[in-house]
Amino acid sequence: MSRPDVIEKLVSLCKRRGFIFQSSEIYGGTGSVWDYGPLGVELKKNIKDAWWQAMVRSRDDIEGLDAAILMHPKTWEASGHVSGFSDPLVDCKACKARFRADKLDDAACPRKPSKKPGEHGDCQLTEPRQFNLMFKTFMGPVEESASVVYLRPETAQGIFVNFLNVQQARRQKVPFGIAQIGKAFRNEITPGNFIFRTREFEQMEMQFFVDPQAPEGKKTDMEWFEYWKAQRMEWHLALGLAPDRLQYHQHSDKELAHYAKAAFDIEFDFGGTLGFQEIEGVHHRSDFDLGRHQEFSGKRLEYVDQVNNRRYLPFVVETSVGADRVTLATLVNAYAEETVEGESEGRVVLHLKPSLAPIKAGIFPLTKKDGQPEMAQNIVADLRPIHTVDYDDAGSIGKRYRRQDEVGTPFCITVDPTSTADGTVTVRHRDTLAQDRVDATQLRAYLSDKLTG
RNA sequence: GCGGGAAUAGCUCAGUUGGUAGAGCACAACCUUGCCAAGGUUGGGGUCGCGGGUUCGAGUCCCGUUUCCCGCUCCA
Repeated sequence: MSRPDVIEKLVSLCKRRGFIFQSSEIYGGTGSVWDYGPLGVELKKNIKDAWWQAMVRSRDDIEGLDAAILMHPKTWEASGHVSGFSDPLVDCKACKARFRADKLDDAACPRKPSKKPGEHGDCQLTEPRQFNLMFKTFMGPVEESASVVYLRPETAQGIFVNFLNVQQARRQKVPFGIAQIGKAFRNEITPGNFIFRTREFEQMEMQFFVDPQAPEGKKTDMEWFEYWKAQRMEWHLALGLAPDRLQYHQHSDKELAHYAKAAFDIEFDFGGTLGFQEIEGVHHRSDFDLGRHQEFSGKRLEYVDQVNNRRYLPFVVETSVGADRVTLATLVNAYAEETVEGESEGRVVLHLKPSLAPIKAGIFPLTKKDGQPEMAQNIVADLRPIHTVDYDDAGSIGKRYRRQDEVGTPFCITVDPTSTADGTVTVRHRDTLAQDRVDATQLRAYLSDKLTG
């Protein structure tokens, strides 16, 4: 049983209400790149902040980092991306099929499954063509091959090359981790599905460095792997993603990347034809990356354990989550079309976790008379420094509630005739439509209380 | 990159056999109402994705191109 496909509706809602626009739209749009509008940037920022809080600020064993997008070109030779990140592909013009040139023997012709590509008379295989998935550019004003650089296809390498810098500067002891949030770029052959697969995207990655031969009583590398696997699932649940929309997917040996010793994906059910798709990877990268950088740079990258007088290359357990994918997941997860009791018209509502909502409270005067707008504006001025709020006095009160529902605003504060008399206002809840009566002077505390957790 | 489909207002779409564009919703102002998308008046907004061609005349026919969607291929 698959869930309904709401992505198309979200694309429309996101544009209309200022979450996400297609990049360079006035020029006809540019392929698979998207811009976050006023509400989208708030939502995504709240997600990134939740990650940073959970991964960096609330722990003493993980350090933050913000490495540059442009790195020394040798980085990508060492990482394996220059050789391993490009695939020679051939097309068969008769079969309308595409194959990896190095895997032709495993492939089957779609017209005659018993035959391999090119084995029956009228096959028209093209010459193999090289697809390199890294964006290439030039460092310096003159285009010389010596100054070719790449836009990073993953943020992880910025962490590996800074491993010793961070460890020494912060006097960290293994096991410890380094985390960063940043853009990465890949020339995907087939991007698509809105912000799910794009050529420019944002990753939230953490590399956790562990002792490959943990002493008695300490977690082993595989135990750390299991630990992070569980931790990361907890994080997605804490964002409010529905438990039955989340699952693990274990990589088979065939799916394992060139560096990986073990790998699990956390998948989210996007509904429709997309179904379950990866939003995060938890990978055991062994000492592949540090070893390669040590080899290619000629610099020793070993960790020195001064207590036990050992030196070794740590193993790495990586958690890598797509900020854009999680943003899309929270939108898909939150989207609902509901009927309202006693109303013929239903409503569209985003049941976002309040702490993620772009706008925390809509603030309305019930009417434009009797000092209500003025009192509402005073409340806006009071709350604005600590919460994102939105003042609205246009149209009917019901319409203003619906507008806020559609962008996931958890609370609406309304100033009515009682308010101007006794100083209390109503707080209407997005999900239940219930209302509380609250003293206007208590709103800061009221909202802060509701927004934590 | 291949095959198929699509592109008209912010959104969803209509536009007869070619005769220089409409609707609903949304948006803005005002009136009315006052706790869940009520009603009224007025208004803003489109060189019909872009570029050529055919024609007296192209949203409409032809070619190219870009973008999007569906499949195939790829995906750390």
